[in-house]
Amino acid sequence: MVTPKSIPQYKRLYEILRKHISDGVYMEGDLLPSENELCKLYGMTRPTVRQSLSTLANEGYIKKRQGKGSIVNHFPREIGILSVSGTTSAVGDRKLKTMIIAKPVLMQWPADFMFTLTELEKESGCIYMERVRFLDDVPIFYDISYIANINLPRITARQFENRSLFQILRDSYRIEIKGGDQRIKAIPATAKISRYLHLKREQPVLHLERKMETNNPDLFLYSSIFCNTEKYSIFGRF
Amino acid sequence: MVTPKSIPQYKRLYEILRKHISDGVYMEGDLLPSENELCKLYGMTRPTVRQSLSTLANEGYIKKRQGKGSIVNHFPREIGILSVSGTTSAVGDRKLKTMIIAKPVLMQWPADFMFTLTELEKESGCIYMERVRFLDDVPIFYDISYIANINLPRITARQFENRSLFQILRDSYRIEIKGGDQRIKAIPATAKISRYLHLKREQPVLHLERKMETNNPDLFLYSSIFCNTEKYSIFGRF
DNA sequence: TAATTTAACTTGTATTTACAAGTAAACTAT
DNA sequence: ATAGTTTACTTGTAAATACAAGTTAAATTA
Repeated sequence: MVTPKSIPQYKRLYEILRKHISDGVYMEGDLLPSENELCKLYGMTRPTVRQSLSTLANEGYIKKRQGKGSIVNHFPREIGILSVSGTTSAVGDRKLKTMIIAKPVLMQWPADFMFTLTELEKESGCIYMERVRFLDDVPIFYDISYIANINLPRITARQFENRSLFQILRDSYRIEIKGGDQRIKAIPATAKISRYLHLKREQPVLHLERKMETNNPDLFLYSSIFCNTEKYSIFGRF
Repeated sequence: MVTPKSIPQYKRLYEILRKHISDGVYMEGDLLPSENELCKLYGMTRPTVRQSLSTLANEGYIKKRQGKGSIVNHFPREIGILSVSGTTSAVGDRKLKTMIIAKPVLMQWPADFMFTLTELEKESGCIYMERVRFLDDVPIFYDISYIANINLPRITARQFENRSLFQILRDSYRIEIKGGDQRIKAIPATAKISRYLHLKREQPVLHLERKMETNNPDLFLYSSIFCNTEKYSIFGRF
């Protein structure tokens, strides 16, 4: 059984404002209501409101200016926790599709895994899957995921086609991504990669290796992502 | 004349702890002193201490665990605000060198600049420079920088060889980088890039385009960075 | 001895209060 | 009309306080 746990106030306000920004209620360059206005609107005190705003600022949704207010940043389209932007125009509301190449299976970890694993992870084995993601019917990401098989009953039986992996983990297992490490390289496309991403052999491809931390301190998600960056770029804020 | 402005307490503690972490006083996996201990040690209240710690956490220096404490993360070597890590071992304390390819000059902005510029920036013209950075005597970064010529007297006359650009901006003009956007792609090396980075033509190279925000709301720094990722990766936290 | 409970720690959330400092528009004196 | 000043906003910094909730190890109990 899952304990729902009351959501903290600052998180509630954070979710509301974040949704408003990504829904376009507040547009790029707009000022959010002032901290004191938000206090009155949502019945909280200023430190609480400020905690919501500083979370938004840290994640790049807004920037704050003393004496002026909280200004909304433009925010690019996200795929998983990757953001992409078109080289010429913005990605906008183009269609996103996901195709499963290899359905999730339980197996041993690869011998030369890209990150070092804990003993618990090694013993548990890993859930492996491969997907290709399309933007506007063009294959952009070839994505290999590994998850340690820790407290994830019946996960290989679930339907991955339309829902995102993160969504399933969040809805069914209460697992949320808290942060992580990544390594980025440019590599020539192998035969397999060029086939999935419709590229010529040896063409430059972006390779991301990432380890994601979750709210369960023992559980990490790993992925190896190959990216066709001919028309789109990986976009990030720092 | 520069107004020194008293540094806020939370920032003072942040700088102290950050230095301790990067100097190795606290190693990876170590616990920082508890919040209450820091309060006593530095004579501040818990909200102030917590502000320092949450800044460190946001920047990836530590992670916090309720009931346990603040745990120090491993932190990779930084070049400017880029972090690199070796593919096999850590970068550790290898030698870093910078070579100036094109000394800073004042010129017009390129016609098809990678980011959109404000009117003020266009009018001011830009300071342009090219550098190559070496790690262990191997050229890793080919770096083209653009800065709007706003309130930066005599900057082209300054000595860039040993000090970093960021250091000069900070020490001489009180300019600090607050954040920014970046786009990442994999491209084939052009003739120029392959010459500077000692690569074959067409070999995959990482290309970063970044716009950096400063504490002066009108002043941005831009750079286009080409990266040899054969032996090293760009490392990041999110 | 082994399992359980308790106590003493840790960080997380939240309120209240106060003043500092930056911004912009309204106001005032020239 | 314009330059300078005031004023009313904004966010930034900081204190004191309280309780909730997660972690760990010592103390207690079966």
